[in-house]
Amino acid sequence: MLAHRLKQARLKANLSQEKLGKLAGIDPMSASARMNQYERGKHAPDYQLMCKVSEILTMPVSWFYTQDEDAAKLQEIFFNLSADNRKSILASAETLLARNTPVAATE
Amino acid sequence: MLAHRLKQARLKANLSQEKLGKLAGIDPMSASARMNQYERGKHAPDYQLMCKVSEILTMPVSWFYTQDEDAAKLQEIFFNLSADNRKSILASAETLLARNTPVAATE
DNA sequence: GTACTAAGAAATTCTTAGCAG
DNA sequence: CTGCTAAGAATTTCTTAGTAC
Repeated sequence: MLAHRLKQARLKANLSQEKLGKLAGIDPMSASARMNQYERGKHAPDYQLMCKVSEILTMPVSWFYTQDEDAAKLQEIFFNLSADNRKSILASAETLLARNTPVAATE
Repeated sequence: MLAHRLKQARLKANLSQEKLGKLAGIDPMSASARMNQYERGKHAPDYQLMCKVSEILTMPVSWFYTQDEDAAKLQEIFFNLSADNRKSILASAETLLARNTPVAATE
């Protein structure tokens, strides 16, 4: 998981490290230490916990594992679109891919 | 990490569990056991290893952590688009979002 | 209240040594 | 050759008990 994404999303939600940890189901006694270790990149949370965190912060869980900025942005937008708009974007992307860098086409 | 995505991408690349592990830099002696444990969901690989695996399988690393099928498909397509086409899709998505489920707009 | 950390306790993964198809 | 597994070794995370602002 990318520590800076966790921090970014937590701050956007206006939660303290401890509060977020508690909401995610961590033992209140260790919520502060653990969330801090994750956010500083000291330790890595398991996927199951990140799924809970992503629900609380209303982000797709994969967003926390995304390196490319544009790909991250697209995931966030896609997550917030209606079902119809999702289909629309997916269809557009598929069309572009079909015409994308034709290895040696034009013929 | 979602075990079934690892299996899917590995098979698509026509690699054995052991070969993929070796290519990812795992000690050849334990590559088979470890990759099998990951693919069966017995143990979880760390993010750094998954980054190497994603490079070998030419998929975005976040794809392995993506639950929603359509979101996974979009990530894969986006990964394979040219820079210009990426910008185009991102712009379309942003436009759709701006008009998406206006909480109480039309006014 | 919030962010953060050291260090031992506890839990996890990794390696070895295999078996089965 | 490939997929797979048990179990101890090795490594990691988690908890506790704090500090500093």
